[in-house]
Amino acid sequence: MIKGMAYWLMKSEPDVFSIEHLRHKKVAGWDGVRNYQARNNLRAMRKGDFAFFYHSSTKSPAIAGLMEIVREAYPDPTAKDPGWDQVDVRFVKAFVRELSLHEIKRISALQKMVLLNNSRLSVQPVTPGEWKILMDRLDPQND
DNA sequence: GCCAACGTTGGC
DNA sequence: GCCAACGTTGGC
Repeated sequence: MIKGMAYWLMKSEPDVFSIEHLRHKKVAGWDGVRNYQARNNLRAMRKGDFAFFYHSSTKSPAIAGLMEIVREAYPDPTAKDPGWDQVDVRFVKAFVRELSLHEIKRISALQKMVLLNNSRLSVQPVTPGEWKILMDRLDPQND
């Protein structure tokens, strides 16, 4: 892990925009965020940071993929009012086996994850320790 | 589809 | 500045 790098988790309903959509687009603007806390997290992202792509509001919500921040916050063109930003993300991979919310809840070292304690926040930080535990499960060959 | 949790709005 | 009403998110 590179020192100073930050890690994130970003939610999207797969019916609207999924990891497979991102695979095909390769790079996409992460638009539509209309929550101040989520927006502030977007603004804290730096080029080169990594983020999990989380599928929300589905039968089995889960971490589905990995992406990289390739452009830092800039105005969201889909926002009617000023003050809302987006970042650009690049597809890195879709995990062969997703890690479901149900499984995450059963990992004792992850009980403090924002995901488990502020379930409505759509853009959230992941600590380096949490990131490693998750990556070890999601991508055991790599890393 | 339901509803708990949370965020926002607006009257006072 | 409080808080009731309302809207949204997201797990189930």
